[in-house]
Amino acid sequence: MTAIDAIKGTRDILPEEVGYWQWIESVAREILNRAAYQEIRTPIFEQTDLFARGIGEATDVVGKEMYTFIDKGDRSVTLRPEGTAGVVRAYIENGLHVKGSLQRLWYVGPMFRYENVQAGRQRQFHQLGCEVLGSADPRADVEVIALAIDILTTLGLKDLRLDLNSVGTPDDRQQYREALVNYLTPYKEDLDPDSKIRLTRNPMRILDSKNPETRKIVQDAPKIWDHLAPESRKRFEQVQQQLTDLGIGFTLNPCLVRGLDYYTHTAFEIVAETGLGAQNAVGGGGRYDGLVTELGGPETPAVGWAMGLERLLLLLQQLASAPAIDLDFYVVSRGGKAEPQALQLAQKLRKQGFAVDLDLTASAFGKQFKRADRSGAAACLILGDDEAVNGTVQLKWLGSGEQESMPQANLLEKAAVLRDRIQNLNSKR
RNA sequence: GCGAGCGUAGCCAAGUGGUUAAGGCAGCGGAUUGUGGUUCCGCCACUCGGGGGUUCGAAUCCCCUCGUUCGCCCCA
Repeated sequence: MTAIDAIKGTRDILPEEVGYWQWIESVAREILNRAAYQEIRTPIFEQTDLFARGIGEATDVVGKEMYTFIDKGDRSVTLRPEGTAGVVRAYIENGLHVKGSLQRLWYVGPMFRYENVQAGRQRQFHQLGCEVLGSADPRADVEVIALAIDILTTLGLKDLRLDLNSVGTPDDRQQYREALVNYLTPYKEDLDPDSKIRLTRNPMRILDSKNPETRKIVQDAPKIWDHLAPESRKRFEQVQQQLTDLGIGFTLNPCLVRGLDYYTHTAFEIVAETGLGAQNAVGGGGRYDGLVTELGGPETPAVGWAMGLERLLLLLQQLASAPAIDLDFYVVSRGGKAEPQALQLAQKLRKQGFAVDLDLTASAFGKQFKRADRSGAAACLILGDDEAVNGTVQLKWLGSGEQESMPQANLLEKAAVLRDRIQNLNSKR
């Protein structure tokens, strides 16, 4: 039989790595819960139309990156390429807008895009995201950004840059688009091929081109800031002021254009200065006041972001080793009477909150000790048939080699003392 | 979708046309049948991602294919 491999662009998260994931999730959960955000879990696949409408037919995500298939009921379904559309669908469908004037939500889970794989990019990847639905207040934009920064700094990440821009209202953009096209048209022949096409399709995308020639031209292009209506401009200034008041540094980046159609006003991206490859954005988001109506809901201003967890992980792995659970006891046993007792003892200790590994091999004691040693446990519990008959157990501290015999019942009664001693040992490590 | 590099054991690898495919780590067994960390010994690839071809002979050369890595596009 030939072995079957995981699908291209997917990978296993193995036990040695899973500690990072649990760490990221627990930090995010705590910070978001503390800010009164509630977790929401939506389906991993949805009607294809949801994404086509929500994200925009013209975008690459919809146009060429969706995992779409026809199910047995002849429905076109798509594995979600991002989280916001599903959250907004759930918000409308479940009438969350009438349950409270404002919803603060967060989510974490796998997303799917049919793309070619490279550093920090897979076909199944994971995003953590949060959304505030029902507030147009600039403070919502700032709150959301501040929480993203909190999560990242709590995880110990440094050298991150917050890029900030405003893409205004659809009207603002309309005006700006004209100005931009007017500026770029004379340079048409000097633009890279992709940007040439964008000139008619989606001129703002030319702003974030990586092509050096194009960048040079773009440098002197008109800035959207000069085409924002007074209201939009005021809003943008408020966001900047409030970020500053919170001590959050940012870089104004007039070329930051989000890929998805529904964004309005605030757009931001959190970029890793070092440590990632070409795909260096760890998170991005912004305001999307138009999306809820686009998906058939009532007019609802909203703002949110998403972070790519694989990218976060790449950065974390360069900084720190994965947090692991310290093992308290390794139980060694041999003999017909002792082996079942060892299992019982292990279970009793686990119920008292100890982390206990039970050696299942029944091999020579010497071998079991070798494994006990490697397990990193603070202490080893030894049960042979002598102990089994007497109802005793040997407790051996693996660091010092100190060993004592005691009735099994005593061991359980001394739980508090043992816990202190183990904690003491672990803190010295 | 496009471009380039790379696929030898669970991991890291040597080998670049000629008899049995180095070595290290990990694992397993033994020296040590109830006491670990050291040491020593043994075992662990009929086969080099897969398929086809060239050749007396292929891990090694050629073609295709799959995977992987990095990049383009785009995005988290």
